[in-house]
Amino acid sequence: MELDMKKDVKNIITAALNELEVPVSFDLKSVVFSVDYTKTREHGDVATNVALKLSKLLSRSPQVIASSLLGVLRENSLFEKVEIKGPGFINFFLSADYYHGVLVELSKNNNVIMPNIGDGKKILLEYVSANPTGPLHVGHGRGAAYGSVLASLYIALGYDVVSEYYLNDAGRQMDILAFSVWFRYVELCGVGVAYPDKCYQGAYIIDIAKDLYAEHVDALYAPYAKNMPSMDFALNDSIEDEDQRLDAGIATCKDIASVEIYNLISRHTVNAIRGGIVSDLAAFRVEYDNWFSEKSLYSDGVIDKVFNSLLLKECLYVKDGAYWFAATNWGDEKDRVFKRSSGDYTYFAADLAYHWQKFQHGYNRIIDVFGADHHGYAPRLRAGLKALGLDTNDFEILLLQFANLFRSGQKVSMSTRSGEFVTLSQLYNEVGVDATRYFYSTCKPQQHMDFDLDVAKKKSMDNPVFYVQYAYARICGIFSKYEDSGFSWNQIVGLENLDLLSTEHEQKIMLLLAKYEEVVVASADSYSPHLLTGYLQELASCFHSYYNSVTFISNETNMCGARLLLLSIVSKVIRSGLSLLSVEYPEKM
RNA sequence: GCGCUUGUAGCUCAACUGGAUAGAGCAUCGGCCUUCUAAGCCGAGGGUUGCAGGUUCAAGUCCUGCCAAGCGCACCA
Repeated sequence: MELDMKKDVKNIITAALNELEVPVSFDLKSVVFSVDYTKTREHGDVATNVALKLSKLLSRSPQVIASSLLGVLRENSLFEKVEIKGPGFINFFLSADYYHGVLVELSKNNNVIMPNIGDGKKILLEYVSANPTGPLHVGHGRGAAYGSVLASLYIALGYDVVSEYYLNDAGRQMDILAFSVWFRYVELCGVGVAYPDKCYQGAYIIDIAKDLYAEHVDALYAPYAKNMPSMDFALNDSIEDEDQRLDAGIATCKDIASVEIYNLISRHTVNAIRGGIVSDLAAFRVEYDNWFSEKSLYSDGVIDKVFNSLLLKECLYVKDGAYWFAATNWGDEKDRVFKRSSGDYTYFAADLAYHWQKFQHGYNRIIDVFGADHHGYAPRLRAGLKALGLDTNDFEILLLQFANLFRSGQKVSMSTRSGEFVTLSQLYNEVGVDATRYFYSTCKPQQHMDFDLDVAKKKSMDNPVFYVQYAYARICGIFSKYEDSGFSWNQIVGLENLDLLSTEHEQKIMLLLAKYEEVVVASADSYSPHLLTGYLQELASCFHSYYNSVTFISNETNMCGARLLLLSIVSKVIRSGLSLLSVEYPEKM
């Protein structure tokens, strides 16, 4: 069964609208109105604005319209009370039977069973996809947490989800990376060098070079050592432009050391960094189904295929010796180079080919999670896909704003090239995986967020994950205490005494439990995991208040049974929510 | 200069996508452990939702114009 209180009420209202006297030409089905949860219990459990929306259309006052609906609505046994309040809202108080039905439903299984909305529809979800030029840093962590939670949500709702990481293992950055490692390696072989500014500065480059040295000693240097007494060529002052100087250095390196050795170093480097990324993500509870190599797009001829296809469709033109894609014809603001005058494809070409390839596998929805720094890239990608004749309606590009890291009130830089960054693994090793994941998830994706390391490390209530986990642990504690007292927990007594649940806390908890499935669905539909964290905090808060207001374990068998049943469901829902976030739910804290 | 995102309590963030009295946590102040976990509870203070207009029964939310922050505007990736 799908628990959706708002939908239930909305259906009843829609049926009730037939009671209104309206002109024949008037189409009641076209009326847009909402059913919302109220902010205070005074306004009932849910309220609708239908009378307000109809007011102008029927030129009748909202009060009059609401009054004419009231009779039918009150007849429905779902409601204990229906009232008109304020400017014309209709407020609904749901009956105890409704809530008891929710509890019965949720008590049926050991875990919360989500409605099967996806029904096996296939989703391809790509996220993080950071360049393999260094370890993941704190900026990537947000994408990792966000994407992996989205994946969990969709899986829980019955979708067939494939998670994918696009590995940019081709192009100039890879050359610079290999060159950097080669430099450090030669350094280990005893050649004094001045390390180029434009090379990757991080200490991890030295570590990779050390691995190489441990494996090969100086075998990757000795063959050409006598031809190259100094590394100064790479700092050749006669070339003014830094990038040109770097490219000249790389070319010289390939020339002197041989392409074979260069490729060996390059392969080793990418493997080492990818391995680090994989294990960092795994420890952060992020797993992928696919690691898609950009290089494979070249070797498999996918880019050539897309190039030819665009050529055939006359979407490309030649200017200054390069092939340009006429992106402006498809909604982008500029035309884009597809194939350089040098004959090399651009990054865009590879990425378009990558996405074209995604569309060949029959996914019902294709989702990309982009960092906000790539937002300008979305229009050209869409343009390219449209030009290729693909339907982009089910292609979603989600933008995730940056997370700024603060330490001691100072913003911490996050440039991979400079080597000055806090890695994701450092972060979760300091703060904890649970707290890090949860903290990322509390913020809506388009919000620029500040992540204060000092605050997070305190493991205080600044990070509400403990608050939610504590609620769970407390409930577990109650049950173990109950068992220790010689009782044996059985939900039948509770199910027979649901009428005894009547306090304000109990009422509010039942309402929250009834909302849970809707919250999960809304989190997935609107790509907003923060709705789930917000919900869990509210539920935990309500439980903690409840906990302080009554004693659960008592000799009043019936009351005790009813309350423990309620708690068992609360803990079931918290466990479900935390596991969707891939956050642990310890039974003791 | 143009585009995207954001601006809400001292700080970090919500506000169910236009609803009724804008909510949490942290920080500050005052209470609550002889009883199931005090990582908790109860209470207090704290707001012209960046500014100015507009749209309507109703605006933090929508439209316009300013102001401020982040990001983007390559034959880089």
